Amino acid sequence: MDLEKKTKLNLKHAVIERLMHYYLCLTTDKELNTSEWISSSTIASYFHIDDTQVRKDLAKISLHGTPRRGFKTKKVIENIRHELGLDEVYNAVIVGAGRLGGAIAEYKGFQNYGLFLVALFDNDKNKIGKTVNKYPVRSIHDIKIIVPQFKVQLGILVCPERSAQSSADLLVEAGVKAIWNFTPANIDVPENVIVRNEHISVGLAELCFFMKQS
Amino acid sequence: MDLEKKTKLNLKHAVIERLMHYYLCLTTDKELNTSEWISSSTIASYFHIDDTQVRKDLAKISLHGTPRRGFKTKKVIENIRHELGLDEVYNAVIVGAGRLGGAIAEYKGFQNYGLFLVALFDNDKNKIGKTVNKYPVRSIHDIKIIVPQFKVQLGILVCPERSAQSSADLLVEAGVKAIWNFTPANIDVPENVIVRNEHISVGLAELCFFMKQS
DNA sequence: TAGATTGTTAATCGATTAACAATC
DNA sequence: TAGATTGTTAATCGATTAACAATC
Repeated sequence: MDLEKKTKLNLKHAVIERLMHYYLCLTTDKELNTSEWISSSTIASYFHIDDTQVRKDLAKISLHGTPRRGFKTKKVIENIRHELGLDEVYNAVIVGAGRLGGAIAEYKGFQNYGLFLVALFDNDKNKIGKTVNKYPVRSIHDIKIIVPQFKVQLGILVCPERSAQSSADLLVEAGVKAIWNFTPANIDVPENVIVRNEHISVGLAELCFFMKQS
Repeated sequence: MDLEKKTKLNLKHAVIERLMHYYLCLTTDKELNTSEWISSSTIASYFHIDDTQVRKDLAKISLHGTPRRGFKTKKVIENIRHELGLDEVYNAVIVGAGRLGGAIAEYKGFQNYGLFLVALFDNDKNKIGKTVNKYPVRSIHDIKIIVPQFKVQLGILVCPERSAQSSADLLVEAGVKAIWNFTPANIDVPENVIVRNEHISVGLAELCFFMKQS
């Protein structure tokens, strides 16, 4: 008897990214989200892609349209939200209470995606005990207490590059499932933990290249 | 007589990104950059990709190796640096002197890529006239003065979402070639201006999805 | 009904990988 | 010389696009 009916969705990086873009335009563009129905070609033209692409992406998360009408806008929004896990609640911590850590702590969009910040960690004694945007700053030694206690699943790394690996190790030991790495360091983690890198230099390289060409 | 010998390189997004990763690992990993020669398979294993991929990428920027040796490490670093335009000097400005603007102004890596920050702009009278990390904060009305004066090519957008488009318009009118957009807004620019978006929510969506799966 | 839009199958395109002769 | 590594051509794979019957 197989009680586990859920078949694990396996969406590729590019598909997740496109779905997220559809979601963003449907939730923010007033013209789009006030109409009951939305056609794949309307979404497609928004991003200059093929309409078949959009239908296939939506089909992957079991969204089916109606000939001559298109897709129910609300349902599309809800389904993407659900399938991408944007409606699930996770706790997160930030390692590094510098400017970037502060900027991220300030970001109000997180709550939209069910992400709750529990604390920031730092090893600067002048910062420990203070708050950043109402969130407490604690010693990095408290990672092993706070993470299990609050069932923190996501660690956001905004510490200096040199301490990126050791901070990641602390987070992993304490039990996080995912690490969002804003440092330029390449960090190693066990394969059951996922890492998303936001190397600022990759974006910079692309801009430099295009400025040089033009 | 065609004096313009330069053939414009047309590297795809993915190639630029890989080249930048090669560059980063060669310049930061001590084991790699202390040896005179580097083989494509050594680089490839670093990123778990095929060695042919690496050779093809390098061939695109006219890097050719030597059988049984590999590629000259120094030459690879220099060529990538040059072809991606990392050795050219550009001036940049930041629009938005909030926490994120401050964090970016603080980022020391820019100088490595020939990027010089000229000023930050804000419309908050309490910030105008002050400095952030030694860079002056000026009124957004000064964009049209500063950008042409310093031949600023890159505008970094870290203002609130609601003013993203109007700030971008000011930058474009003043003559920037490229915009690095850290706001969630989708901005419209003339086609000769390039935009690179760093929507934080795209990364977040991917993390949410994976946390949901695991 | 007529026709706009879907869903699906087939065709195309491009990117990645495999195979292997060339070569230092 | 022998053999490790390149550069190139061919094969594979996957993603995108085109074509079109199904349908509300």
